Amino acid sequence: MADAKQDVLEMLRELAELTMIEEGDPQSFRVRAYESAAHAIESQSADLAKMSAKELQKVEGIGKSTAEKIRELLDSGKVEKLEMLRQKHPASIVALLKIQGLGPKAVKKLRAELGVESLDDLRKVLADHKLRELKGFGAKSEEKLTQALARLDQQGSVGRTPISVALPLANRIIARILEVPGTIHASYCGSLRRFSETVGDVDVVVAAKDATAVMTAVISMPLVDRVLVRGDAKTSIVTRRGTQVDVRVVAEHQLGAAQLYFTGSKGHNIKLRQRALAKGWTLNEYALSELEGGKVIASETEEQIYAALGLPWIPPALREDGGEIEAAERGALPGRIGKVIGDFHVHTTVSGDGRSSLEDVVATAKARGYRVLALTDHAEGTVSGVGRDAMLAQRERIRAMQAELGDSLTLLHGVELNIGPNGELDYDLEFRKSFDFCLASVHDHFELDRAGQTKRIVTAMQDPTVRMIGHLSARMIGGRPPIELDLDAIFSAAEKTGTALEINGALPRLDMSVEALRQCRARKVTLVLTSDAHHHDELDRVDNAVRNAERAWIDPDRIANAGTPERLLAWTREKRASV
DNA sequence: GCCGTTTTCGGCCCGACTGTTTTCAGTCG
Ligand SMILES: Nc1nc2c(ncn2[C@H]2C[C@H](O)[C@@H](COP(=O)(O)OP(=O)(O)OP(=O)(O)O)O2)c(=O)[nH]1
Ligand SMILES: [Mg+2]
Ligand SMILES: [Mg+2]
Ligand SMILES: [Zn+2]
Repeated sequence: MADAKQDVLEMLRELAELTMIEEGDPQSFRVRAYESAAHAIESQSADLAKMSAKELQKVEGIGKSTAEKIRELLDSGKVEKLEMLRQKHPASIVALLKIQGLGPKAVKKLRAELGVESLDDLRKVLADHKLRELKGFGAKSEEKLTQALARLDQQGSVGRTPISVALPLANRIIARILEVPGTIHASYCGSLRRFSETVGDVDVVVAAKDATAVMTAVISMPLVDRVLVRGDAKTSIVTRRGTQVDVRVVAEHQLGAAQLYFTGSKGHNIKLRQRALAKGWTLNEYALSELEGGKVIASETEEQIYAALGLPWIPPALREDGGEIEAAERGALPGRIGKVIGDFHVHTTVSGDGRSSLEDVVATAKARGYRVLALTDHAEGTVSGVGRDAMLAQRERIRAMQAELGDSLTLLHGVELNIGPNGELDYDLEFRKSFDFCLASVHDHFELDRAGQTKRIVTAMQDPTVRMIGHLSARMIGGRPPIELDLDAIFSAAEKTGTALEINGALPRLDMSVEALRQCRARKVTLVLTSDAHHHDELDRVDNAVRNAERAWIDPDRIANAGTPERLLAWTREKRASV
């Protein structure tokens, strides 16, 4: 089986979905068990195909029954229970659940009492106004379902929103909310705060005296297409582009509890709430309080709530229910990544797509307290790249600026080389050697196969001038897929040649991805955080790279350009291992 | 279906909003 993990995940998710229909209960504990088993499998790195039922059972959230189903799937390609459920609940039934506002109870009832077996059946029932005859349904239910059905027909189920789109949207909404008198705080939470590369929606938490005014301001924004729910504690809208936005408003003294709740993840919340219960307390979005009597223990800040639960504050990027609570308890969370003190991927107007002068970029780097800045405009092999003369002219300017700067900030005259389809690089070896810093990255030929892509990058790494590979996968989140790579081979080559790998903080890229970085954790590869700025205002994108590394549980020691200047300067001066 | 120095049986996170209902069920976050 090509990808055992993927197959197991699909099986467990389907079991969860079908069981929910089977039991007609959204809160079914069996469903939750399947879902948490899927979550457990997701974070498994071991090869499932090689694991026995006994070994599988050792994984938390997987018991005897699920372990046997996994083995059954991997050994025979089929799972009896799943086949049985598929018989009872065909795909046309499952499709009904895609409709907003229609859950397992309603599906069960529609099927039993009106014989609805498909979206088409439902359409008929709605057109004939048969639904309102059912207990618990009325004219409004018909109207809402009709609309939801029409939207599903039109756009299908809308996909997730890339973080590069969601973040500016969140900031616009937050800015508007902060204008409302009596508003004390507004910030994004949910998967966006956890720095997920795509988000299902935008979640915004607000502390305010006048909740009604906040909600009114939100639903009145021009970007609003429609209002899903409208309450003073919670309001949801959908933007014209189709992204949902959830807003929660609480009182100032409840902000910590609300941020904690709304940042999630759901699994993280549930684990914290279980932990509270074990201490005789209860946790909700307003406070951590005593079960008996309701005396509030903590609510103002996240840190206070974690502390009361016996835990250090956990960075949002780690709150994925991936063992972070257990690690926090043991004091085994990854170390915090220090201040970034250098950038090694920055463009100026010398690149066709650069929009800031060398002077502006350098001034910004200085203001940020950087110790090293590599200017890395595009080489001639890239569409927006330049030839030798322009590079030499830029070098003169950089040398002159260095003389004026003194030694507080070291400027490196660098270049972003293009990696050709066979790993070939720009200019010639002699000219490349004349640069202080070369990074190399893929900008085209995305269609090559896995072996070809791997080979071209490994070849580039073997060039004695290449110190770093930029945006390894060349993906655009929500757009261009990543090139196919044998990551293990890439990491081995990086270790052997001493070539660093970039964590590119441009939001549409976030490359290396969290997924690739997690695979890299066990390897001795040097990582470098960069902004890939094309404007001096974009130097702060390196903070995105920090979040991405954090989310992947990267050990700060692996990162060359955050923390102490000694480490950074040593890496900068280091001659790479000869190949 | 999973899990256990509080349990091997009986729990499993907790609440807002809507539409239906005369007190709550369903869906969603
Ligand atoms: N305690 C609890 N919290 C929940 C539950 N569902 C959602 N939350 C909290 C945690 C989530 O991170 C937060 C926002 O919910 P979302 O559905 O928007 O999920 P999230 O932003 O994590 O992921 P997304 O990218 O939007 O799919 O609300 C739940 O069932 N129980
Ligand atoms: Mg969300
Ligand atoms: Mg949400
Ligand atoms: Zn670049």
